[in-house]
Amino acid sequence: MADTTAGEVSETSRSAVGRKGVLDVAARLFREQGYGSVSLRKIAAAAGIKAGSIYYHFGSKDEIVVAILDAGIQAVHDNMRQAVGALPADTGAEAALRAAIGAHLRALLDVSDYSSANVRIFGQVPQSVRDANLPTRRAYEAEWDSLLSRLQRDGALKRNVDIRRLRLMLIGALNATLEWFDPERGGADALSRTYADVFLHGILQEKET
Amino acid sequence: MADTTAGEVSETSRSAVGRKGVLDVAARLFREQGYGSVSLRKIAAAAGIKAGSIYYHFGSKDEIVVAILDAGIQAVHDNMRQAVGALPADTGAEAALRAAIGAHLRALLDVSDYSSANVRIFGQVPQSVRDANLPTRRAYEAEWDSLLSRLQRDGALKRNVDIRRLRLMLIGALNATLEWFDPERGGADALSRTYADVFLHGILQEKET
DNA sequence: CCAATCACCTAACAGATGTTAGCTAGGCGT
DNA sequence: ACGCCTAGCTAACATCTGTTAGGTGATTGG
Repeated sequence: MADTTAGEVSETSRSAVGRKGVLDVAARLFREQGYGSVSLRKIAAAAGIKAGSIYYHFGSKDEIVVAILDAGIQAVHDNMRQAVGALPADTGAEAALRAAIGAHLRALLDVSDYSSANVRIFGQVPQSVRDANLPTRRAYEAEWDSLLSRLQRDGALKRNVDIRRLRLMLIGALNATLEWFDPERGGADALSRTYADVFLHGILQEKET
Repeated sequence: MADTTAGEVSETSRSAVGRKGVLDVAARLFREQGYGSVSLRKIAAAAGIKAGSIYYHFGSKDEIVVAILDAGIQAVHDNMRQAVGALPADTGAEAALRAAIGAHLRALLDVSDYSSANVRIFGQVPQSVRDANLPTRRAYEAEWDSLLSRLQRDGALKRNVDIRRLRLMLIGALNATLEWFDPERGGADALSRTYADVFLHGILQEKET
């Protein structure tokens, strides 16, 4: 009935930092400095508020971290699903894999502080936080497994490949780029093409000319 | 001239923890829990001494970390150099690369807490600590580059490959295994063979039967 | 046998950390 | 005009952090 319906936020005052503001700033700090050296006071300072105020939006530091980890996976997952989904219906499994590799890498290196923060700090957070993030993670992994399984059904994969292990190797390799990627030495797109080439065909030159 | 020469330690009393004992314990903790969540008191407790006593052996926490990071690279480097050096003189560059991959992976997953700690915490330590570790690191990277360059000189590599980038991709992929490797799902040796196969030949089946 | 050295201990410091309680100020609908 | 909700603030707490100063006992060279 009402036209303004439910409780809209309506941007209230201009200087409100808000829950999202805290998350954005925290994601960036976590990506840059890791989990252990980012305190609530650092997050608050970078967001322009005081440490205690964070507890208006979150119940604990772990709650912030869980939110960031989940959003990080969501971001890569959405990016990848959309990239693969946008392909023509008759696209082969190999091209789909290339698109997925590109989407994953772009999410990490160009698009989302949340995604890169996830990769960077997942191994440093308390077990309980990791556990909270696992379901989201599993869903993304399943998407990759179905992509690789499609390749396998097409008979394009070598025999004796374990899909799970292949996925771990592939995503692990892509995630590792965070440690050394430098945008001034060539963009994420070119890099993703190199990764696809190496994984699909290897680095060796074929025997015959 | 003298037979007992310089000041030998001679194992003094049996219950001495010593500098090496502290380092061993600290390396294991860093590998397991990351940099931020391992305090001097945790290290001391795990070593069976008190926090203050650590300062008999080390001037600061950073000094411990630097020692562990350096020893970590030394361990992989030694492992890899020895594996490659032990090959027959007429061994091809491809087989040498396979041996290097195996040595690197085994150092990480089986042999050395120092090496795995290095990979795990390097991205989390203060800049000054990272800088102190860089020279050691560069030497190891140079060894890889010379191995890959040898492959390239033999004309075995595809054109247009950047050695530096290839090395970063390769070592990054290998290091990433630390996040998921489970010895009960197949040992490091089998895994290293899979990595070598994938990097050298790719995952796609060749066209003809 | 004495002095020294080694390897450790106790106790405390200043500062940082996550967290809590209670307060304030502004915009909102009624 | 009133009270409510939002979004912060201040000040403090207990605990943990790296680090230091000074002390203790066992082993050992001269």
